[in-house]
Amino acid sequence: MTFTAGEATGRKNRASPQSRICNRTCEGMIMPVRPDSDPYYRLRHSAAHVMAQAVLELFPEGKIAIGPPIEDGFYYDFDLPRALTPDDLIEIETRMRRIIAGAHPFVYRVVDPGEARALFRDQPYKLELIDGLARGQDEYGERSEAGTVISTYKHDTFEDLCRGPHLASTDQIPPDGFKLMSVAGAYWRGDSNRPMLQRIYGTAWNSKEELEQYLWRLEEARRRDHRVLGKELDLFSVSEDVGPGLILWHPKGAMIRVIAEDFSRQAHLENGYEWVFSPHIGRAHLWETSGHLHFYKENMYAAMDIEGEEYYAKPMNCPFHIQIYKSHLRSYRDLPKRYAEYGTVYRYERSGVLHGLTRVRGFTQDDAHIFCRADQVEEEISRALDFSLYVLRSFGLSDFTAYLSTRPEKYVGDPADWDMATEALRRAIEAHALPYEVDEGGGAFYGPKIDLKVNDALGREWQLSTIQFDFNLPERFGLEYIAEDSQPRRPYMVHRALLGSMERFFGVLIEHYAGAFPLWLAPVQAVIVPISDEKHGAYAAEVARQLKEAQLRIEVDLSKDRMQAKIRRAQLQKVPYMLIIGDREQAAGAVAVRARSGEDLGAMPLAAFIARARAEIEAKA
RNA sequence: GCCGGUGUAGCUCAGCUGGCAGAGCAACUGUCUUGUAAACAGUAGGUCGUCGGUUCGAAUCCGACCACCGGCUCCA
Repeated sequence: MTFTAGEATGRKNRASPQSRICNRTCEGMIMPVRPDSDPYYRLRHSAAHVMAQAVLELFPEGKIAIGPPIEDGFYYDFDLPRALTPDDLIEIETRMRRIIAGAHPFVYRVVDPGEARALFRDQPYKLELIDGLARGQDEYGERSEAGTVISTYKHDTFEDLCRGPHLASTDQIPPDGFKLMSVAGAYWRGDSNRPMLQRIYGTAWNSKEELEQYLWRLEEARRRDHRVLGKELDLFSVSEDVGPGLILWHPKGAMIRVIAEDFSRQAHLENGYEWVFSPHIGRAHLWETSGHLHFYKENMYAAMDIEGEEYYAKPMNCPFHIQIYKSHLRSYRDLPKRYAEYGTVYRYERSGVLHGLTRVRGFTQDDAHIFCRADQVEEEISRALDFSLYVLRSFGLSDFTAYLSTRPEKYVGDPADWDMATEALRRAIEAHALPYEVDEGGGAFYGPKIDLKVNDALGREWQLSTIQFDFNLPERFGLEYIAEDSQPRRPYMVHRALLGSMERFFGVLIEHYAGAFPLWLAPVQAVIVPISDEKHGAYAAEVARQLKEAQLRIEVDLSKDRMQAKIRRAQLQKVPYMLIIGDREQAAGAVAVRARSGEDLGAMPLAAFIARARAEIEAKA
């Protein structure tokens, strides 16, 4: 029941075995790295040390926390007397270059705990780390395999508690290969009850060229930012008057959604699902029965009073689908039941976490609940996964990783059921030859699950699909079917969402395609460009009529601008085709076709263009 | 929610230490009727996020709030 569909996922927060995930892995700042798996480890770790020295030069009374390498760079956390400014970063960079030029060797030594405490007597965070090390914890306060050797690395005047490894000396850091990127707040040890430190993020590469390439990649990601493209292409907006995290779909964005929903709706019908609808609110009693008012209340909005009765906006759809199941006595012959709905749910998200379309307060899941018998579980899981891959591939997403989450310490249900379900999930993943990771103990208390994440065109990972067992709700709602032996049995229940939420999926699609949607999804498939609005306007209108008749989505640019301006406008709107009409085309009953790629496909009869477009739409290319 | 930053025309952004609010694009009007990514000229457009304060005077300084951006935390 926890479709985290409207939620962000994607980035391992740190080297914890329990992959903690949130969105924007993408920007890639936080992925932890290990010395053995990352060729940049020494460089970035060393850059972090050099930065710490530079910061301490600037703030001799500053306190230092931790400073690991991360994907694409490094950071270091500081406790400083004042907030850092962008100018400070420039100053720190300058000092770093000076330290680098000094060619100071990184010197390793092992110290005993007493020595370490003396060395870092003015550094309370380091003292806490030393205490942790003495108890066999790593720098994040988690259990470590690495024994309790306490060591330091020293270069120039700066000595840091550190297990390394490092470069041989500071001048191995290319002075034009690194850059300090930003300052951000970060809680000491990631604990919101502990002090907020200042974290400086930096990036470091083996050469200026590599750095520039990385910066270009960032620029490219920014260019694809769905929030930017959403505005430029007039796809959606968020209105301050409506409220943050609540999405307004503009006609062009809504067009894409309608196409996606229609496609998916048809596919569901072909795959044995039945469509249902359910309301947006339900009585408090329902949510008490489901347990949401106990375990999910923090994410639910306050109750509304209707004639003295409390109602809640739904954070999930499951209780409603369960009511549909319960509206009849069910026979074993009726199963499986597969109820699907584009269900709009509302979840409270704290203001600081909202992000474009990917983390919102109201969203629509392509939700479904499958009720089945034990002997159907295997088949249903396999079908659900198969279906999910089919749908995602149809949208041009083809690079997947599966995450299997198994039984946590606190759980409900029969361990035998858990084992059976978990194995069914595992077999489904393996049958589809998907790369996968197992998150041992990472399942929800009510059942194991598969999360399917996709890598987009920029290699960024997004969680979309989820397939989850639920051993809790059937129990709470007393779901039954009558088995062959005339006895009531409890059905198995599976939640699943394929695209996740329409909002998030749309955000991912926008970024994946950089706004240049394939023809079948493009809200405007072609713009007709008459060279002269006066001379060719009438023919343009006729062409438009015929294209609309052929079910194509087109616009006519009847502005008084020159053709070049019209083309430019269509290009910027990423319209797949521009159909140029001048004297020659008008005489021949043709259109001159320019593709979004800039390619001039030349003049062709209108019918030829229609045939070409239809084939392309059919292929979802 | 927490730390830091930002908020000026529909969009992108200038506006130095307080002294009559600006540009480009878009829009509108006119001229041009055009051959594959921006014709030319003109017109109009603002409660400078909101509320309060300091000041003779606030876009500018101060405070609170709202929203957004980058992170952190959270996302059973």
